[in-house]
Amino acid sequence: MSDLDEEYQIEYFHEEGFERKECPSCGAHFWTRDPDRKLCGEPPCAEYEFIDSPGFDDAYSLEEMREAFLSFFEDHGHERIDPYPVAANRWRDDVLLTQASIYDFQPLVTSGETPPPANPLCVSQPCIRMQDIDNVGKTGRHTMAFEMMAHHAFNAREDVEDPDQYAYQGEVYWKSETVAYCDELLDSLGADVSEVTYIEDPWVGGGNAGPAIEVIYRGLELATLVFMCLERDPDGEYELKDGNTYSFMDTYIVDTGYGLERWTWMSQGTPTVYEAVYPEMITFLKENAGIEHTETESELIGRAARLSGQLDIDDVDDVEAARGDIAETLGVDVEALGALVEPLESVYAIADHSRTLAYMFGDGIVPSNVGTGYLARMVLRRTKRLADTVGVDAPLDELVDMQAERLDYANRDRIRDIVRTEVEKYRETLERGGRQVERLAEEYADREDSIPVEEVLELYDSRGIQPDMVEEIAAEYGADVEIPDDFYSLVAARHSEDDGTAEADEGTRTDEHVADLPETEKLYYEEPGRTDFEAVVLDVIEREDGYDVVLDQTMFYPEGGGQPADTGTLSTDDTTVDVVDVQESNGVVLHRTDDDPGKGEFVRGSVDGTRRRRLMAHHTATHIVGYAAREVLGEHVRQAGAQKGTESSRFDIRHYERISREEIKRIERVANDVVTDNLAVRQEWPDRQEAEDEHGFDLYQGGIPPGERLRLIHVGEDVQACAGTHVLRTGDIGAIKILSTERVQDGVERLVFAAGDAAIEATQRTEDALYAAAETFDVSPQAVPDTATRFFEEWKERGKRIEDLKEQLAAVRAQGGGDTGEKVDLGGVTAVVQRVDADMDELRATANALVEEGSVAVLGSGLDGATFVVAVPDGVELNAGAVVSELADRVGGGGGGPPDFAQGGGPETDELEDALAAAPDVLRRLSDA
RNA sequence: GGGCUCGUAGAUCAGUGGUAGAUCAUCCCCCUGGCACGGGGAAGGCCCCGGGUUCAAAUCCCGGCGAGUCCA
Repeated sequence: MSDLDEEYQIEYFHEEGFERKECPSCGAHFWTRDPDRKLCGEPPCAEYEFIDSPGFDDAYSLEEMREAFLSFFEDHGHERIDPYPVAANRWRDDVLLTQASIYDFQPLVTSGETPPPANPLCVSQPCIRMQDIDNVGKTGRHTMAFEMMAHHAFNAREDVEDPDQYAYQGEVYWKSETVAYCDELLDSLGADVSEVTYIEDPWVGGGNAGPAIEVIYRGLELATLVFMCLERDPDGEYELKDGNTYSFMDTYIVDTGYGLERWTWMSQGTPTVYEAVYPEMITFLKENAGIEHTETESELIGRAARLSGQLDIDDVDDVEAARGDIAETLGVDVEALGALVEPLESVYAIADHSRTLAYMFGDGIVPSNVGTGYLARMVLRRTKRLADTVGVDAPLDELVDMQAERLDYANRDRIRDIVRTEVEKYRETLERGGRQVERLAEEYADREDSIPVEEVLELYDSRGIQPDMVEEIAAEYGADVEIPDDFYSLVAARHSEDDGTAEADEGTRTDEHVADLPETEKLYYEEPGRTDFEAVVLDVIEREDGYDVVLDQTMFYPEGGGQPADTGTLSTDDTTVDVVDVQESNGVVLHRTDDDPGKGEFVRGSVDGTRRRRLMAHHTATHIVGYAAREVLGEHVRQAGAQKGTESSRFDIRHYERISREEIKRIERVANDVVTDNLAVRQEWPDRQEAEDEHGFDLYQGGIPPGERLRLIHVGEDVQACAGTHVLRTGDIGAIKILSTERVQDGVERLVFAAGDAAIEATQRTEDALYAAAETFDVSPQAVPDTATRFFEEWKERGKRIEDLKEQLAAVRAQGGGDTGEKVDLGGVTAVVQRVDADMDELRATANALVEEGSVAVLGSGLDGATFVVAVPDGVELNAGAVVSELADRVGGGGGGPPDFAQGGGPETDELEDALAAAPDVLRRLSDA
C-alpha cells in the first residue's frame, strides 16, 4: 500500500524554496516559504489575523473580486465560461443542487466522454450547501449560498492504447502550474506570500480521489486545489481516508475551488464574511429591525468575531459552548454577549438565505413537497421565521429581490410572485397550525396535564408546526410541554419504522446476446411517415413469452422518452409474425414477436401506421403544449414527466399554483395557433456542447440523454433534445384539446390532452355526455347548467318539505289521528306498539312525537327489511336498547342504542308481525325487571 | 419517490357505529332616543365522491378526488 506523500513533491515548491513541515498542533503536513513557521496556520491551530487588518492591498466588493479572479485566469490562458444553474438536477440526475464547480462537468466531461466547453477554463459557479444551514450567521464564515471560483484543466494520458477514446487528449497543466497560479494570484493581490501555507489534505468524493492542497492565509482557508486522478478500484494501490482503495485513471483533472466570499472578506477584514459580501443588505436589515450598537458594543462584537474563527465549530451545540468560551476570554457575561450577537446572527442568516432563495427561484426551482422545491420551501420558511423573530418587517419578496437584483436575474417579477405565493401558503399553514395548538393547549391546560411529546411530534410531522411554536402557545395557555433534546431523531424514528421495502431490483439484464450485435440502423428518423421497410434478421432470441428479433435496420420505434413502442408485422415469403413490443438495448432494437421469423431471413416490416401517426401527433403536441404552457404561465415552467399515448397524453409541469380554467383556455389557444401556423418540425444532430451553448439546459426537458451528439427537435421557437418520432409539420396534428388538469404533487401540475383524431374523439365524448344530460332534462345543451342548478335547488327544497311533512304526520299519528296501535299499560305509563311502514326517519319522528305525548313508543316497519324504533320518555324505567335488541333478534338481526332511544332491525320481514305481537310481553317483562 | 394528517353549516371546528352539533358570520324580534353590547328566535348540511362491512356508517374498511405536512 502506498500513500500519496510523493504526490506532494511538487516542482514549484522546490523551485520556490518551500519547506515541508509537520504541524505540531494538528499533525498535518504543509509547505511554507517561512523557515521559522511552526504551525499550519489553519484554525484551530491559529486565529483569524485579518479582521480589521485586511490581507490584500485593496478592499474588493464581491463583484470586483469575481472579476479580478476571472480576468487573472483569462490573462493566463483560461477561457471564462458562464456559470451553470444552482439546480444541478437540470443536467444530472444524481444530485439536487450544485455544490461545487466540478459538478458542472460531471459525469460526462470528467469521464472523458464529452469535451469540456473550454480547456483550460475558469468560472465563478454559484453553489448551495444545505448542510451548513445551522451554522449560517453564527460562525461568521459559513454561508449556504456561495460562489466557487475555479480554474479547471482536463488532462488525459496519451500513453494508453487508444487516446482517441477520450474527448480530450494530452496534458494542459498539472500540479506545479496549479499551485503557481494560486501563488501568483495571491501575490498579485498584495498578499504576503511568505505567510501562505499549503496543507496536504487528500480529497475523496463520489468514487474519485486525489491529492489536494488547502491554501491558508492569515487563518482563513482561501482555496482548495484538488488533483483528481484516482478512481475507486478494489485492487487499487492506494488506500485513502474513506477506507477504500484507489488506482490512477486515464484522465486527470485540475479541480480548484476559491471561495469568492472568503477572498472578498480577506480583502476587507470585516468582523464577519456577511458584512463583506452584502454590506447594503446587512445595513438595511439592521436598520429595519432597529438594531443599533454603541461604540463599545461594536468593539466587543468585533473582538468576539475575531475569536470565533479559532474555534472548531461543527454544530449548533458547539456554537453554544463556543459562546461561553468567547465570553470568558473577553471577560463579559455570556448572556449579555448572546443578547448582543443573536439579533446580528439572524440578520446575517436572513441575508444569506435571501441570496440562496434568489439563486433557487432565479434558476427556475418551484416550491414543492419534493426535491429541490422542498429544499427551497424549507429555506424560505426558515428565513421567514428568522425575519419575524428579529423583527424585520420588510416583506420577504423584497429581501429576496434585493439579492436577485444584485445577482442580475432577469425574471425578478416571477421570483417575487413565487415568494409571495409561498409566504402566503406558509402563513396559512401557521394559522391553521396555531389554532390546532391553541385547542390542544387549552385542552391539556384544563386537565392540568402536560402536552405529551407524541402530540408535538404529530403536529410537526403532519402539520409542519415547529416545536418551539408549540412551547410558545402552550405557555400562553398555561399548559406544560417538554420538548426532548432528541426531538428530530424521534421524528426520524417515526419515518424509519416501516423501512422494510425490499428493493426488488432484478438487476439490469445486460443481454449477452445483444453485446455482440451491431447497432440497429434506425430508419424512422429519416422518413417518419413511412411504415414499410425491408430488413435482414440478424438474430432471434427466444424469450419466455415470444421472441426478440434483431434486424439490421428498422422502422419500428422502440419505447423511450415517454413514447410507447410501435406495433406491426414482419413477413417472410412463408410467414408473418406480429410485433407486439419494441425495446432498445445498447443501440440494438429488439422486436418482440409472437413467432420466429427465422434467423438470416429477409423480412418485410410493416408498422401499424394509424398507431404511429397518433403517437407522432401526440409527441409533437407534447412539445407544443409545453411551449404554450411556458408562454402562458411563465418561463419557470419545466417538464416534470410525460407519457404519450394514442388516445391521450399526459404532460407534467412545474408550477407554483393550480392552473385556472382561464389559463387552460389560453394554453389551448396558443397551442392551436402553433398548429394552425403549420410550422415545419426540424431535427438536427449538433454537438452536445454547441447545443448547450446555444440553447442552455432547457433542452433537457425530457431527461438527459447520453452521448456526444444530441438530437434536437425544433418546433417553432421551441427546441428540445428528443429521441421520439414527430410529424413533419405542426398542421399535421390537426387539433390539440386539453382534457383535464390535476395536481400530481405540490408544485407539479399534470395536463392531460389529446391531439389529432383523438382530440376530436375526446371532444365528441364530452359532447355526448352533455347531450345525454340535456336529453334527460329535455332542454337544449346550453340550458343544462341552469336547469341542473334549478333541479338541484328544487330537490333540496323537496327534501326539506318531506322532512317537514314527516314531522307533521308523526305528530298526527301520535295523537291517534292515524291507525292507532295497540296500547299497553305498563303501570304508570302507556306504551304504544304500532306498525308504521315507513323509513327510519319517519319512524324516529313518530317515536319522538309519541314520547312528547308521554308514551313509550315501539314502532316497527316492514318497508326495507324489518326495522324498529323504541323510544322512552324521561323518567320511565325501561331500557329501549334492551327492547329493540329482543325484537330485532326475532327478525334475525340486532340493534341497540341509548336507553331512551334505540333502533334495530333484521332481514326477516315475515317475522315482523309476530315480533310486534310479542312486544307487549317483552315490555312488561323488561319494565318489571 | 415514500410516510403521515385532514375533508361536517358561509368561516373555524366538535362529533369516531345508534335522532348531525357549537362558536362566529347572516336574517328577524326584544332591549335603546340612537349606537355598541346584551337577551330571544330563525334560516343555513348530497357530513368530498364511489364501493364494501353492518339491522344501522359522518363515524369502520377499500378505491378515487381535493388539501396539508414530514422525510430522502
